[in-house]
Amino acid sequence: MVAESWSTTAKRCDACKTTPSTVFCKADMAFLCLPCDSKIHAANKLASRHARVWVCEVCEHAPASVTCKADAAALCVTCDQDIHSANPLAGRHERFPIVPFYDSASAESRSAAADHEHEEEETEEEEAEAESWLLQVPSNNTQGIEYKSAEYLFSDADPYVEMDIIADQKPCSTTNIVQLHHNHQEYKEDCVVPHVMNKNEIQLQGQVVDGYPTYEIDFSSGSKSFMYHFSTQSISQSVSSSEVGVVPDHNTMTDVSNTFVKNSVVNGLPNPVSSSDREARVLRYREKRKNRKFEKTIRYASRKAYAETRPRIKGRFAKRTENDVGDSLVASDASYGVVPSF
DNA sequence: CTTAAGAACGGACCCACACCCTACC
DNA sequence: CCGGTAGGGTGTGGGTCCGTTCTTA
Repeated sequence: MVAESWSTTAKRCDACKTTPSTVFCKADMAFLCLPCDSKIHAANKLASRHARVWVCEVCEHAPASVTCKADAAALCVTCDQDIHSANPLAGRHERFPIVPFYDSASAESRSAAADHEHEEEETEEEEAEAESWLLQVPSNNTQGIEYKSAEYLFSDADPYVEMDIIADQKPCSTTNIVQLHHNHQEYKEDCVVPHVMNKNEIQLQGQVVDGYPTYEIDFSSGSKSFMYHFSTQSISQSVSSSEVGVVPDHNTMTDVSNTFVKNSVVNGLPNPVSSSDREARVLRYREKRKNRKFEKTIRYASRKAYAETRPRIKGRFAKRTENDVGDSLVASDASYGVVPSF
């Protein structure tokens, strides 16, 4: 059931309307396939400066916000939360914020990109330019609006931006307010958060730690809170409640994450995501992961070196014998001063 | 078409110990 | 505030176990 919707549910390119989209252009607020992206963003210098990000490889309906190194996957906030909250182990996957690219997507891309490129005929430069200008005008379609909040939340404008999203329990049409605090400036925009927020308070804070931009998303719901912390160097996850190490339940984290981006605004109406949707997302993710190369991240090369030289019994580490101890000293000397390999 | 048995697959777990990180003096 | 020390926690890889999925009869 889920597998059937695998490719057919991928979001169509906003330009050609036929090919599944693979990139999202923030400036145009448009989902594009690789050929259209190449055409449109190579049309003129202005268009070539549009920052683009990959579309989430799981739901294929939202801009990716993080890259999971362990899974080699670009994921949107919603899928990231769903997948990496599935179990404590997944929660420890190292993830990095998506870095927008400005070159042609096909140049950036994964191997599959080339195939699509060959299929596409080169078109007139004027036509592409016209298409580009058309897309620069924010369309009235729901997608454009739908991800407007996501663009704010993950704006690459300034790592020092602090954003507080405060929502009460009233419907979107009343008093939900987004406040952006930046250098004493304050921006307010109505109706960004749908009413399904249910008194959750979301904070996105950016700061620089050790030279790396660092972001924190704080999902607080009543007595429970979920702190999501990541930087461009590394990522850590902490759950500041009694549920440490326990899969967050659907009502707390998943609802918040779904609300966070995907359901930000859909025609001004909430779009609640059921547990079946969450399950489907995870299944789709696992299916795609099968086709990827699993790359294990080694944080400490020295530990790896020791592990490889360590005696084993049926795959398990065993106590060293006296001879092994001697070898260990040699190995220790050899690896002296090894710097952790991040 | 349905069912059951076997095969294949994948993820979790275990082990020892050097190193990292924090608290303390 | 800085340096040294102690102690607990973490990460590392290969084999094995076991549950799930797939294949075949």
